[in-house]
Amino acid sequence: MSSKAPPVDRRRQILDAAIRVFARQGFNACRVSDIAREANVAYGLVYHYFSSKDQVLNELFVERWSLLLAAIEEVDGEAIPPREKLDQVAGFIIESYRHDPELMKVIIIEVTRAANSFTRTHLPEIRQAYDLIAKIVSDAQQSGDFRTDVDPDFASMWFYGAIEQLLTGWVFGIIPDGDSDFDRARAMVVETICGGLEKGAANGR
Amino acid sequence: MSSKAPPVDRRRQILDAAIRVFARQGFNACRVSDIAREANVAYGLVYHYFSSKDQVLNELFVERWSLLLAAIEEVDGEAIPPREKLDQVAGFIIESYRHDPELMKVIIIEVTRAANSFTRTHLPEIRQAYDLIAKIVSDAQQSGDFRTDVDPDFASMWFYGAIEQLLTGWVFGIIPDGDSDFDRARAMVVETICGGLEKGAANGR
Amino acid sequence: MSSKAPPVDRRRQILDAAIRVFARQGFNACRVSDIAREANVAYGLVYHYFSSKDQVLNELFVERWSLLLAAIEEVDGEAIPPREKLDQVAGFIIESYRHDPELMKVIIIEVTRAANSFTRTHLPEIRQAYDLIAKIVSDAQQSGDFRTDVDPDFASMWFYGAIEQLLTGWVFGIIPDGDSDFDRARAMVVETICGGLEKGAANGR
Amino acid sequence: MSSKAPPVDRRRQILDAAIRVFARQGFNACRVSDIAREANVAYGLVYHYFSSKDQVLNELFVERWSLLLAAIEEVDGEAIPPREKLDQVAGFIIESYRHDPELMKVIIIEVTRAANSFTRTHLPEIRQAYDLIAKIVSDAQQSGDFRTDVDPDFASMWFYGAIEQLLTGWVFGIIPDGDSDFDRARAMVVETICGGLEKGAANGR
DNA sequence: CATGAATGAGACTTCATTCAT
DNA sequence: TATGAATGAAGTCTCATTCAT
Repeated sequence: MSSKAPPVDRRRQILDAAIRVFARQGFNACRVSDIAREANVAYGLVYHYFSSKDQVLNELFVERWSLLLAAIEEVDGEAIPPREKLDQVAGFIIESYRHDPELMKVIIIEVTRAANSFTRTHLPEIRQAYDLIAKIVSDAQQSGDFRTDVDPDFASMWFYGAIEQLLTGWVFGIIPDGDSDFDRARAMVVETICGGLEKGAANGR
Repeated sequence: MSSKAPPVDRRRQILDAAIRVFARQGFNACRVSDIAREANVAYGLVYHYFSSKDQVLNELFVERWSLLLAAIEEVDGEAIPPREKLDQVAGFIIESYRHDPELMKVIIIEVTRAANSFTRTHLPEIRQAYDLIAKIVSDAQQSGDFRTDVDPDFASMWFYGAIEQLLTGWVFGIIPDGDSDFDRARAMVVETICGGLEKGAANGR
Repeated sequence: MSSKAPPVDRRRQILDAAIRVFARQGFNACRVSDIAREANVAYGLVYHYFSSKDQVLNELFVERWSLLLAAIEEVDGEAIPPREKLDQVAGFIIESYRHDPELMKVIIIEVTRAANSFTRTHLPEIRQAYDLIAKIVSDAQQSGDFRTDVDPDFASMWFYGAIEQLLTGWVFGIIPDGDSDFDRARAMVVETICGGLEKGAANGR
Repeated sequence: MSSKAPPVDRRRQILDAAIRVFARQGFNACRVSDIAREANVAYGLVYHYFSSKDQVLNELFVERWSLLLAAIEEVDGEAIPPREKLDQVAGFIIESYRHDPELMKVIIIEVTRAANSFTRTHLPEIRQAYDLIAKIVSDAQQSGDFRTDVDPDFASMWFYGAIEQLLTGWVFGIIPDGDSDFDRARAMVVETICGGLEKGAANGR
């Protein structure tokens, strides 16, 4: 009889607003009041749900990054060739960006590529991603698929770094981001890095 | 009677102090007074030589980045194989870091890897480096040394990105930075990226 | 079938919690939510029973202070020597502290010894206590028990002040508060102040 | 030739303004901007000279309290009867109030009589005053001037407390503060407390 | 009666920049 | 050139109080 208004998840509302505001103005440049206004919410409510402005970004990062880690782990568990695994990882990240570019922009620009307190706080989780990829490379070396004269840790850095570089390029608008560009870029990054890592790769001398 | 003290280049003194302070505390976290104190100079003198705190960092970046651009251009002019050229570029950047890690840390952390107003301001110069490297790749494709199915702009991003990733790793202390590590890393990055770009590279299918 | 829970006096529950919280954290330092939590009561319920945070303290003060005033008045009505009267007054206050140190701490620290809006609000009632004691002194002077060269108002201030000083010392833990200490202190304060007020007291000349 | 403006001690200027503002509005109720305005000084200058609002009050307290401690020590060193010593101590405090009532109001209301973080911070110095007075009493007991059945620590509390009570009375305007009142009060407090402490005092039984 | 989410004014502190000497 | 005191705008966070359910 009495109709109940659909329960509004204010917390989510604020997080989503924060994504937009962080993406638009940058974490440092924006004020907490900007987030509140974007969320159509009173100033103090942000502090009702989050202990600080920092905490809002932390929440966004952890929420998203854990998905990435889970995805890499799942991919690694599949019985597919290493190049396929890395292709899937690249695909997951690129699709994440395609699906929610603002959130990924925030994650990369404000946390993983930055060198601030957030970066330091989340270094363990960030390294975990590197380590998971390094394991894929390492396994591929053991199985004879990849050459063994490139340290897996370095290989991982370059693979993940190349993808991050891609996203950064899209974020800054210095490379085209049409629908086909995403797929082409994904193919190229796998081709290039795996090409350099696989056994048959031309050797420097 | 009156002995003249050797003329002190205050400007240089402040710039050098700024490098140390920026590297230690980060651009945002440090105060102008920190720079003045580190330079053993009065607070206001910083503003006598520089119009703003931003200007100090700009100065540092431009000064260093122009050297990098010049170096790449020079390398490109030499009559050596493309892999050799890229090896020289990697060498120049890595040696720059080896020689003055604090300055390179500041350049990378506060400008090229960041996504702030500095990054935007200097985007043209940053892209210029990408473009120069892309040209090396493009030429290598024309000459038949490199495969043609990878866009030179992307190849450039990955090559430069891989080196930047290396430096970041050293800055954050997540990869070893002994003397031999620099040379090994240089060899590996060239091997991997060029390996993936050269004609003989294993193809995904 | 439906058993009725014993009726809980929420108002009392909140007041008692407030005593503990005020005593522990201080009136200014504590938040209304601290009181609610201590009382195991919802945040908003505090405002259902009290119009403001201030009002809670007012309630506590008035409740207790009226007992003190009544006690002094009663003592004054008895047919006993003035020293006896003052001893009873001292006894009442000290026993109040012994019985409920937290409440007395709050009354003294946050109201009578403070100099805030509460103090000003309750100045009339506070002065009433002084006046009642002054009346005892005054009567003792009329009856010839006490010397007449000390103003009863001042005498009152010193007598009450000495006791308050005692409680403060206990609150701050700078004087011992064993069971015997309470009685000894009571004896001494009466001895000293009455000693100085009674006729036979040594004179400055 | 060039006339130099008289050097203004901004620090002092701010401290003096703070005295007036603290006395008028209370430490908690006043804002830093009130101090700045009262001192005719920019907001930020307060923070140029003091690390926080708290620090301003600390400074005022320490500055004044050290004078009190020095005065009591000096008095104690003189070869005069104990009653004389206590009279001098009372005199010093009362004259301090007569000379600068606002400062003394602040010291007493916001620090010594309060029960806040300041009180706790300065408890050692506050107790030092008690201890010095207790020593005077103790010596008087040893020399046979004062009765020995009152603990010197308690006697000290009552003596100092009585004076503080006086100042509080003046601050709140509940006792008259004409010129003659100061001297009369001083005589009475010494008369009463010493009267109660001296050998000849009437005994309770 | 009871709940706790929502509100928003207010205060402290920071620090880049200016300016008088 | 050189100094460092002076300025004041800006932003985070707190928390008493209100209110819809």
